[in-house]
Amino acid sequence: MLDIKQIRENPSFVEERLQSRGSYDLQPLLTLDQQQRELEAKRSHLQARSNEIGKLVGQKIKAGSDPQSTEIQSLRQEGNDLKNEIGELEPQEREIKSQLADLLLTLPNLPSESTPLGNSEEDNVEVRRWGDEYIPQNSDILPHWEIGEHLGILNFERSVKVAQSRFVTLIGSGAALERALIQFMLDRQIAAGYTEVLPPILINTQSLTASGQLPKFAEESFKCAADDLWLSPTAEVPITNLYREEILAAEDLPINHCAYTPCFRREAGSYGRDTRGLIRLHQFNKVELYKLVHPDTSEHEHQKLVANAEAILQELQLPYRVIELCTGDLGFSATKTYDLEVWLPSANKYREISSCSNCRDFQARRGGIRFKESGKKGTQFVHTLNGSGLAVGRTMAAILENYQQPDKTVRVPEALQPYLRQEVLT
RNA sequence: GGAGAGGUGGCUGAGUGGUCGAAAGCGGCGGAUUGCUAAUCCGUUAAGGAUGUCAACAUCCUUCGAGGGUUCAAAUCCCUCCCUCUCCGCCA
Repeated sequence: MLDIKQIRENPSFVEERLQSRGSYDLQPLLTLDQQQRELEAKRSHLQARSNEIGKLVGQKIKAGSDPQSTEIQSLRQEGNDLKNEIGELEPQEREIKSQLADLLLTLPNLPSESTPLGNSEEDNVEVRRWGDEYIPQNSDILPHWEIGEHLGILNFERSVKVAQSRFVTLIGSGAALERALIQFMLDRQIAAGYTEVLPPILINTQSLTASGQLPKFAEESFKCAADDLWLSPTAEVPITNLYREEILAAEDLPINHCAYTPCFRREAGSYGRDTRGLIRLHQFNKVELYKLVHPDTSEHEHQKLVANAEAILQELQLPYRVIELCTGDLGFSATKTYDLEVWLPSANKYREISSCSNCRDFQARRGGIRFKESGKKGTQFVHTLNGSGLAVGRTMAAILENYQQPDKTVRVPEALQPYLRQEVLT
């Protein structure tokens, strides 16, 4: 959520930054804000007098005045009149406030000053590459779903019976490989200073609103109809909300968490895309990195988080590149985002495997996550950062392709061998 | 699902109609003191919003789970809802 004060005081700046992501008109919001403050001034003035009367009556009665005296009676009358007046203003004010809040919740975050301008993913900027991608000759590399099915470790067809399309069942070494990847990623990130959490993955509406998935993107998440609960689309949601409405001590920052969780996405509107394989499923596993930091350090912590995610790809020896998203391609809550894209030889393409964002105070403001510096007055909002470290299914896809051998076996990356106790998948 | 208890400031926890934004303790901050490694004493310390020639500040409003009601006046009384805890039942 953006700061209404910032919008009020600097509307042209905010609008200009928002225009870089799409089309936004702040005027309705400014009008409502103006009305709201006028109403509030009026109401609180009446309220002050009403409070005064309340005290006065109490004092007089305590001092021995007759409650039935005309003096007291007329004060009571005035109190009643004020109550009626206030009673008329209150609903108006409440209505405007809720309209204001609704509008504010639909505005995305402002892109950072350093985010490249652009309209779509075409305008994203490549920052760096790592590793040597293998350019396939004569389509000799099988796509990961084919090699996976050949090895008997992935099954899509039967998963349709159990659930729907876009689900997978991992079998034998496939299941073991998934677990090995999760354990490997967690071990590395814990060593890098992140504290593991294993949060609930059924999430209430308030939590999804705080992290920015709601109200705008309701159709992206699965909802449990009988309850106010949704299936978590990413661990970013529960982790953010672990600290909702809290005032943290500045000394406790930064808070670094990693989490393995299953993630659930409806993938509405992507019906034709990535229909095969592990790339776009309704349910997938992810190890998430998450930081709550002091605003002064968020830029630096963002770079560290990206490096922590990259370290996994490097240790797995998977070629990748780092892309900085342009303003038009930025997610709703993000102010600056780096995507890590892993090389998928069968597709002859890089595919997103991690997305690392700095949300600054956007989520913190929605969720009321503040911190206090001891000795200083007041509180500030923390900055929140998140990134995948990594998407596990896509990592498996990358391994099945990049480590594929001509005899249709797949080598196990060295870093995983201690976890799998297997050198080759056959 | 049945029965009961409860939701108060950073934390613990008092407070059943008026000067209560709220005792006390802990913690934090500032200071004093003491040679015994930390203790003692004093002071101070909620958040959000509006307004003011808003930086330090001042004034006002809101907030004791949420919403409504009674009253001149509600943390306190009434109603509805939500949540937490304990016991029983069921169950991984």
